[in-house]
Amino acid sequence: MNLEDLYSLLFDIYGDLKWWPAETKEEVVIGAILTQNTTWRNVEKAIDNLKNKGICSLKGILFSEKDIVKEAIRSAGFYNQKYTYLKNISDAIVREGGIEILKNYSTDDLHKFFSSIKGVGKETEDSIILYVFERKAFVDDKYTRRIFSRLGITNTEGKKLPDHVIECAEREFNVEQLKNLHAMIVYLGKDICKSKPDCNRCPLKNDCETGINNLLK
DNA sequence: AACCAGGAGAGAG
DNA sequence: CTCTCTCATGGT
Repeated sequence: MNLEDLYSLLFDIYGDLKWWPAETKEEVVIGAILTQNTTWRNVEKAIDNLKNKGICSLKGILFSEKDIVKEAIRSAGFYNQKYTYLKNISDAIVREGGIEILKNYSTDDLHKFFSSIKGVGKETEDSIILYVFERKAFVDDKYTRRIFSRLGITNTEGKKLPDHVIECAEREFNVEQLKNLHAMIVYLGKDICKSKPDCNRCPLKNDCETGINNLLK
């Protein structure tokens, strides 16, 4: 089995999940910050609060009272930090001319731009580049590491994936596949791969235990 | 009632 | 460069 086989295996289970769930690109940016180490359920409440106040946008974040925004995003946890992070990224994007202007940037320049913002780490950066700007990026999150490790693809649970794995994925898949791959991995992670493996409930069943060899060669 | 969630940054070694 | 700690709410 290789990466493509893993993709079709997951696709048979989940299909096209149509990620990232959001009404606008700015909402994706906001959600990407809010979901840091937080369940999407709690992020949804925060985004609904922002929408109800009519401030679920970069300028909405920038030009609203601090306490109003903090109260709205409280359910997503770490709200003091995340408020600062949201202001940082909103300010940076708006000052650059907005998302439409950034679409003209090369993928490398987008990486440089976002990685320089305090509050935007590797995963958030890649998520935004993939889902907002629709450029190739492999999102290496906790679920990916756990599942790849459990499948025998890597033995790096808790650590970031090796560069050659990420390069392989970005070479073999197009943007739409990379979008759905990350979505499916998150779904699989939510379904079964919590703290302990439960291969009876896992949709991958035996493929998980037997491991995947010669994945990258 | 401990444990963890679609992380990131600061600080220490 | 790689650990470790902190940030904080809400569901199981």
